[in-house]
Amino acid sequence: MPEKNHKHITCQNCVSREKSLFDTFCTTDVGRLNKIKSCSYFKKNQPLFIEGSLPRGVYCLNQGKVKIFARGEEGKEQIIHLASSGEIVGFRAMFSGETYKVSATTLEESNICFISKNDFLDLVDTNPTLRKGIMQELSRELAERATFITNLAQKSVRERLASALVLLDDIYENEMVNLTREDLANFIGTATETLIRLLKDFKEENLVKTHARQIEILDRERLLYIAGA
Amino acid sequence: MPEKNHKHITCQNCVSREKSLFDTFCTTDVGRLNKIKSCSYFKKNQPLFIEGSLPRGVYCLNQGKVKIFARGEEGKEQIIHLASSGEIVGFRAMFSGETYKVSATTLEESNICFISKNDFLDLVDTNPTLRKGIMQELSRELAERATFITNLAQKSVRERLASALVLLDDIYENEMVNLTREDLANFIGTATETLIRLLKDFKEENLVKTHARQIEILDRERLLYIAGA
DNA sequence: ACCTAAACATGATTTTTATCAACTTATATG
DNA sequence: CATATAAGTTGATAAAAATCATGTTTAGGT
Repeated sequence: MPEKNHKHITCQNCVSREKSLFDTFCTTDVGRLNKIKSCSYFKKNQPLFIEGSLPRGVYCLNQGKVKIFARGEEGKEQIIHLASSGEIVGFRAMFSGETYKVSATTLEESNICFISKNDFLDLVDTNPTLRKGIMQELSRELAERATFITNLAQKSVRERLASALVLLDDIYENEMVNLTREDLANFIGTATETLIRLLKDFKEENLVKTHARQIEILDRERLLYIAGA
Repeated sequence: MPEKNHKHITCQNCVSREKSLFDTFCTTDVGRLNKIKSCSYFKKNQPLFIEGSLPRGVYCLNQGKVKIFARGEEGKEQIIHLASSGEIVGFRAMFSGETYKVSATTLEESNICFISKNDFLDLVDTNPTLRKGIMQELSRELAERATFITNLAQKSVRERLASALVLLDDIYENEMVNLTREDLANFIGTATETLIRLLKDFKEENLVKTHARQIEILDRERLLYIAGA
């Protein structure tokens, strides 16, 4: 959690960078990165970009979480991905020259750095390792989405919820899962009421415990088992 | 449809190449491509590669159609993508160094060229335009899959079927749609019986007409409307 | 600390979709 | 061209999940 707004981040000693696609940068490239990036503080539920708009650059998550979502015909959100510290968000639209096909909004207070489109594309053009990292990342995500599609098509809501909770347990590391019931429902692709009822079942089965909005994962192993079945 | 097995294709005058990622190749690169590629004839339902195996190269579809699918826990196929002439299949796993996360199988008799991993990666390394094309294509597919996920999560089977039929109408161009009911069900994410019943409804509404296995699209406009709702 | 809007929860009911079983029709191969 | 086998079809039924209505709790702004 940021101490104050607009905290300044130095790429040279940014722990998030070490988990990111910029992890292999040499000293000069890190310096270059540090000069072209700008830091901003985002409060909770603040949009980074919106479906339909033109990309201006990429966002590097120093601290915080972001949901990536699309909207269906009736405006209902479908969460496609949850991004956390170290992830670079919004670079997919950078290569197509088209508008964003998804939106990104913070889920909590966040410190996020911005790199303009031109600066980022320069970086990619001159750094073959970064380029390879990006291609690898794009491919990895494509595979990840194939699994997402398969789960959505073939698993029950109960199985999908168990699977999502395990994933959220990873994303939230030591903290408790802190998503609204609606976001969670929009992630696993179900109605909010259905999600609440299943969460209640999970509570009764001692798989999770809720502290108001927060969800504590009690039995990760069994959740994994339920997800797998 | 190929006249005979193992038809030889010359990249220089390959119409499929002109629709592919290789469309911007200069004369020397096309010559180079022609030398490194090998042509093969694939019969119907022949696998190109299987989930879990290591990628050996990429497949360039000269003539024919291929389904890309993942398998769920119980082995049920989920079709992720349908590829047709001009598409290059299998290059996503090429960058990750990992095994295939999906499988690819022909849906009809096909002429397909193969380019080995090393040759393909050389090509990508030395041709910046191809590289950009690939990054663009990866990003485009990522956006496409976000829509796939949203439709699966939010639309009814009826809506998804209508949507799929329009897409298939594009893929099959002048021909009739020729997929098994099971494949179609595995594409829209439903049970075969449910699909058959809905297809019957569509027949009664004069939206489609079936000739045994083949599906003729009669009212594309209304299908689009149903898909949208 | 209060207050209001948003988020959460639960019950009743309907709709959608899956499953199981049995039967028919097509298609590919000897 | 026969025929076995795979694909397609139908009906009955069950299960899963959505929807609607309504009440309760919680969190964020002043």
